[in-house]
Amino acid sequence: MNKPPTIREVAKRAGVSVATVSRVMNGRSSVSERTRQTVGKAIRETGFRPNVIGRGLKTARSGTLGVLVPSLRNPIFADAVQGVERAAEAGGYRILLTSSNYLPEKEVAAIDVLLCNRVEGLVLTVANESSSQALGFLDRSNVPFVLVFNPAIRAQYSIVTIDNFAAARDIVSRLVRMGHRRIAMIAGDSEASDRSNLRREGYEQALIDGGLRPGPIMEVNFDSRDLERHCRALLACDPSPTALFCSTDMLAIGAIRGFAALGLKVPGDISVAGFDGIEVGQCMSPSLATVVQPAEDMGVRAVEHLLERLNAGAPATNLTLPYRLRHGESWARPRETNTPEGTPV
Amino acid sequence: MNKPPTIREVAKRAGVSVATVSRVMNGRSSVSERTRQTVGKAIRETGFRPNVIGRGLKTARSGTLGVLVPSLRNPIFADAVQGVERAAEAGGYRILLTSSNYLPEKEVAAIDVLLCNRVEGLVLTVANESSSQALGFLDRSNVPFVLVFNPAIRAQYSIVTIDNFAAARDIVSRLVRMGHRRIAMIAGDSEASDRSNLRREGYEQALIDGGLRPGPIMEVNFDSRDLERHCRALLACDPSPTALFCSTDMLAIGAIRGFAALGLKVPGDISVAGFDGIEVGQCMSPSLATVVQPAEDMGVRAVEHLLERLNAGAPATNLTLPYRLRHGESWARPRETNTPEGTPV
DNA sequence: GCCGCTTCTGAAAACGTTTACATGAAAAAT
DNA sequence: ATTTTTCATGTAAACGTTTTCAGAAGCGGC
Repeated sequence: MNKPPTIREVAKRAGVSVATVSRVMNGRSSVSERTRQTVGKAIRETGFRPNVIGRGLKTARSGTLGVLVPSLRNPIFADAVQGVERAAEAGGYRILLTSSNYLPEKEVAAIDVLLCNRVEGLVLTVANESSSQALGFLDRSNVPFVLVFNPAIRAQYSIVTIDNFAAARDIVSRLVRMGHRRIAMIAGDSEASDRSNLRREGYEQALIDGGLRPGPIMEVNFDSRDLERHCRALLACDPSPTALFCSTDMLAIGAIRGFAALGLKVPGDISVAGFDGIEVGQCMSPSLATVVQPAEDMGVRAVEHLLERLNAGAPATNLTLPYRLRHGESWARPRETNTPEGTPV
Repeated sequence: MNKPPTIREVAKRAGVSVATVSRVMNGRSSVSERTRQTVGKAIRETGFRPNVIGRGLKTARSGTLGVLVPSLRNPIFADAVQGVERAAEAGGYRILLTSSNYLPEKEVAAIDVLLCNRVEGLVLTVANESSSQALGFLDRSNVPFVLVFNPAIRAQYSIVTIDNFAAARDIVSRLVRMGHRRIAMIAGDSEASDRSNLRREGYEQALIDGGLRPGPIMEVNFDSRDLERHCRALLACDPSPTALFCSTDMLAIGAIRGFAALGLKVPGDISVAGFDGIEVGQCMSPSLATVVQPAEDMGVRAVEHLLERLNAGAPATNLTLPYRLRHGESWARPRETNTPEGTPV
């Protein structure tokens, strides 16, 4: 495994100084056409590739952005990262990707690593914006960062998000207006997601606005895939709910599956609404009624804003993008009869 | 935006030389307990974070692995990347993530960038292993790499994959044994995916084995989400197919949706089988019959192998992992009557 | 032939680390 | 008491670039 050629070898081969080779590569200062040719030839012949580590040391610019998301297994984050990657590449940046698995302590460790790598900026989603140790940490580092998905709580931060409260309220109101009187919620672990909390508040508000009593609410782990147990517990409540709102699409999809396993049809026996708007929700049957977040676009916007801060010294900005409701097949008016037949136990 | 502290400032504060600070950080050569304390204190007080760029320059190790996938929007790749990230972190490496959008020319460019960043190794999925310009490129660079998902064509490469041909043949054979006589296929653009080609060959083999004639086959773009048009075209064939095999789950999900839009039930009117085994396929209704690739594990194994090559000089290895068939609700025996009623046009 | 201008090029320092080597002191062996 | 060994530390060179500064060469105008 022999070492890759350095600028010095190129210089020797071309019979010029390393400074000249550097100039040819960066192309901003004047070099005669003749030497440009010679050097170009030498670069090609040696297969020289500039070492960005050496460059970075001198220029104090790593050319990388750090990215931290809870998990790539939820498509909402994968989509956002895809956007981040696209925008970063367009801006000439590379991305260093890490994930926290929804664990606050891993957030801190991951950010520390990224800062050691001298990322020029970060795009991240933290579990909980207000309790996050990671953010204070980051604040002190002077490295600009943009939060994605996290609620816009503190104005001094750069944030790209949607109005989680309003969105949840809107979609749950929809269920209320459809005639549902008993609407349950499955919420992701509130410690692991401040979004989840806000969505829960929106849910409660919608019910209160409709003169209804919130609940039952079940809190589950984000990694939960098998929700049959939770579905059963919900159905055992009295009166049993005719609709269910889930704080993420992944949970909603899991719940639909859970109900199916219990022999219940969605939306015939119970309506289900999700939150996120991941693509597959649209493709499955029944297609998922949900709130659509423009995830990929959020990633793009986050990077664009980050680069503006980086290159043009733009100030931190809260960017709240519009969401929209997607009317899927997973919800419908409740049955006339209020008691669903034969809840299997 | 003041510069972060350097090792020199820590040294000055602690009243020792930079070498001593370095030794304290790396902890392998002997330092007296007293100075270790002093230096530790100075590090904490200054908020010093070692600059891995400076370190990398000296040690000629970047501590990063490059990752290149076609797209993060397909969960199969997101899952694999999740595995890669996890294993890389466990091994003390960071990952530099890029995506090619299935474009061979972007593959080359992305790899070039990664090599400039002196990644110590790469994990990647290329569009087409045999025609890939990127691989020759990579071969010459002396940087070890591991292909994931790509078929194990050349023994000299490190590859983590499954037997795409056998898997496709198996699942299509299943359809044949269920009684289907006319089985169509929707395949991703063969230029963009050698896996797709192999799966198609497996499909053809299964039909030939069953004494049937392959086809109709439609080739579609991987980004296609709306397959209604293609579904309609398939149904217009004579005789019209009673089953459909898709080269990826994302395409299968799109097809199910397409059929639904045309008023056809799956599997009542037509059976559908996919390939990949993404998680959501299991959760939707009807759940998707498919071939399950252990994507996240493949990512993990790829990195583990890469690190063995890197640290222990292990030789390149072809690793073909087992796949399994998932029996979903999206397939069933064909109707007795061979002519599906009222194909909407 | 001299002056000033422009254009091109090279020498060398710097970026933040690690590490080979040297040095001095203390501990151990004689 | 002297020599050897060990341990702790410092000095300085290196890693691969970029960039400042200065010098050389070419050239037109006097």
